[in-house]
Amino acid sequence: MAKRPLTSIEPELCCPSVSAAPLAEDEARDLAAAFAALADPVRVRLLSIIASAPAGEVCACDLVEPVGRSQPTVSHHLKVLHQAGLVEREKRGTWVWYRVVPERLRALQAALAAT
Amino acid sequence: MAKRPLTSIEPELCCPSVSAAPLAEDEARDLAAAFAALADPVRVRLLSIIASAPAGEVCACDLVEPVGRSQPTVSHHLKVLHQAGLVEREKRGTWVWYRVVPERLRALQAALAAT
DNA sequence: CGTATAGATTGATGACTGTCGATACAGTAG
DNA sequence: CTACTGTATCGACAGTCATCAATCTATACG
Repeated sequence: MAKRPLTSIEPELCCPSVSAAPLAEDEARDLAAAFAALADPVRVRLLSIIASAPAGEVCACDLVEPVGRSQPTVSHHLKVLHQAGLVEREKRGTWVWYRVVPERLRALQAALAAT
Repeated sequence: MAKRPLTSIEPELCCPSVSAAPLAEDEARDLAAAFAALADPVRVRLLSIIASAPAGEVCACDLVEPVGRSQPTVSHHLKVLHQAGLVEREKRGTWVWYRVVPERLRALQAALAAT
């Protein structure tokens, strides 16, 4: 792995923003993929339910009923959120628990920084 | 139009966040629609080019070549961004100029607020 | 008027996506 | 081991979307 100086020469290295400079093609692709994970109402609600849970995590079994979709559909959406890095899963016994990944949300927030 | 008290009883009335409380179905739908506008690499690049323009606005004629798509395709994507409220258009003579809508970006940023 | 150019719209097409029923795959309980 | 339950995967279907060529509209200029 090549070492990188990480000087202030590249100010937006850590978190690209739409307004700092025109995004490169691959940066735009990555960002679009992340936003695509949020482009479905069911996934937004799932993320919202998980993010607002007092315990910081929610059992998958408690996510089916609130969104009014079948269990396979909810499982599919959770997979999309997970692959986008927005939530992490932990299997404990029979159940699977989901937590949000705050850093990932903050990265997307930073990308939307306006001027 | 019904008058609303706007007391602090409804803390997230102005800008719903995914982590404040589970989002209602229509809130989630609106948010998902906004993010869907950002779910395409071409649109992310277009927004980025417009947002980072020194003059604050960009002629549509200068948006076709950078993203490497046909003129109708670029026009289509600009329409999507416009309908999502992310950019505004102004026709001046033959040309059309696009600007970002910072408040809209900030609203989406707020929605991603983690805890 | 006629011509040229910028931009939007239309129509077609191939690819992707949300949904669900059926099924497979863990774990747990007996 | 068997039965049961929570979760993920599979297969199919319908709806949506990105893309381009062709066309249309509007403005500018002789």
